[in-house]
Amino acid sequence: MGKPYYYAENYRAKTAISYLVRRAHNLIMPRVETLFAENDLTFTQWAVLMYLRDGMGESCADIARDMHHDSGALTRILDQLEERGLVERQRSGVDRRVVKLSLTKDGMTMVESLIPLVAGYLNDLMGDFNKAEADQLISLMTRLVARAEQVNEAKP
Amino acid sequence: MGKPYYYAENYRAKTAISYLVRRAHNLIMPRVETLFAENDLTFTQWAVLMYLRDGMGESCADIARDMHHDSGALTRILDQLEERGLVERQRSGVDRRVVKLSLTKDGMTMVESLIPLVAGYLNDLMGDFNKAEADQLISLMTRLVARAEQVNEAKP
DNA sequence: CCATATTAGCTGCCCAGGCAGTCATTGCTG
DNA sequence: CAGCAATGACTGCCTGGGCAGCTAATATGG
Repeated sequence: MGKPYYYAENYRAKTAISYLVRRAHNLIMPRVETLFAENDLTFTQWAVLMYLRDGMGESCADIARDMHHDSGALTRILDQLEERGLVERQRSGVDRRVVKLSLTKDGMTMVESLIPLVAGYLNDLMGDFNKAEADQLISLMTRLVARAEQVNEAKP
Repeated sequence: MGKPYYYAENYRAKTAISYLVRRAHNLIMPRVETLFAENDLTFTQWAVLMYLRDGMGESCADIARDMHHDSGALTRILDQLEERGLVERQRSGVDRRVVKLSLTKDGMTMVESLIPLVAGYLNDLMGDFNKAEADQLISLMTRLVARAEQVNEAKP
């Protein structure tokens, strides 16, 4: 477990990792969403499309688990994406509870056309870091996320 | 500006800083909120109380600016906090548009009684890092936030 | 000194997301 | 194989936050 990092006696909001994560989230997310605004895509919608593109899963439950997203909200997101012809739903033959998801051709071209925009913004965001620092940040954040998952599962 | 860090050709969601930040946010925030659940406090409400406790400002506009929070939403948050007797509102004498905010005694005891809980959870969260790594993460995230502010202001 | 712009705070409206509950299907157990 | 638990997808309901617009007070410029 190691020694504690934060102490109640001198606790200040600005050095709390929760504060920084929230702050970064609230600064970055709206910005990323504006990149998709022209195509009327939410970040979550985008994330779902990327998830399917990278073949990380094909069922609604997969996405809900991996993205830690509410399954109810996901249903409505998929409704929108399906209505716009970006994804397809199809009942699985082996397990008829499951709905198999796949990108349509339109969905694929949509998501791929947006990747350069996202990459451009993120590069801008990382502009103050050299390669080593950027790698460190990604690595530390990845470990933080993994740790947060453990902690959450440990005390449900 | 340096060399780009992300390239469209091999772009993957899981190494995108936006993805990691969002993921961390969605994992950590609900958890922190449960710490306050017993006292019916939202994280945002908690953040406002902390802001006032640390004397980082005293007007509604200060908070909205510093926290990058919608002023409309803030009004409603202050309504709730005032109704529960945790903060006080008072028209400023020098500029009668301004409402001066202050913690009540109840608000102060409330916020201070919760600090150990938050610190405890955050220590748990940082449990995989040694001191140097934790410092690095805080430092890099602080710089990322600062950079994100610059980027946002540059292209409004 | 008057007209205009700006600022502080507040309000109505809308939407994404969280939560609980439902239905259908499948897995498990005695 | 009968009965019960678990799972996948979906729905209604509610809340917090974003946005645009409003009013009152102050600052600015001719």
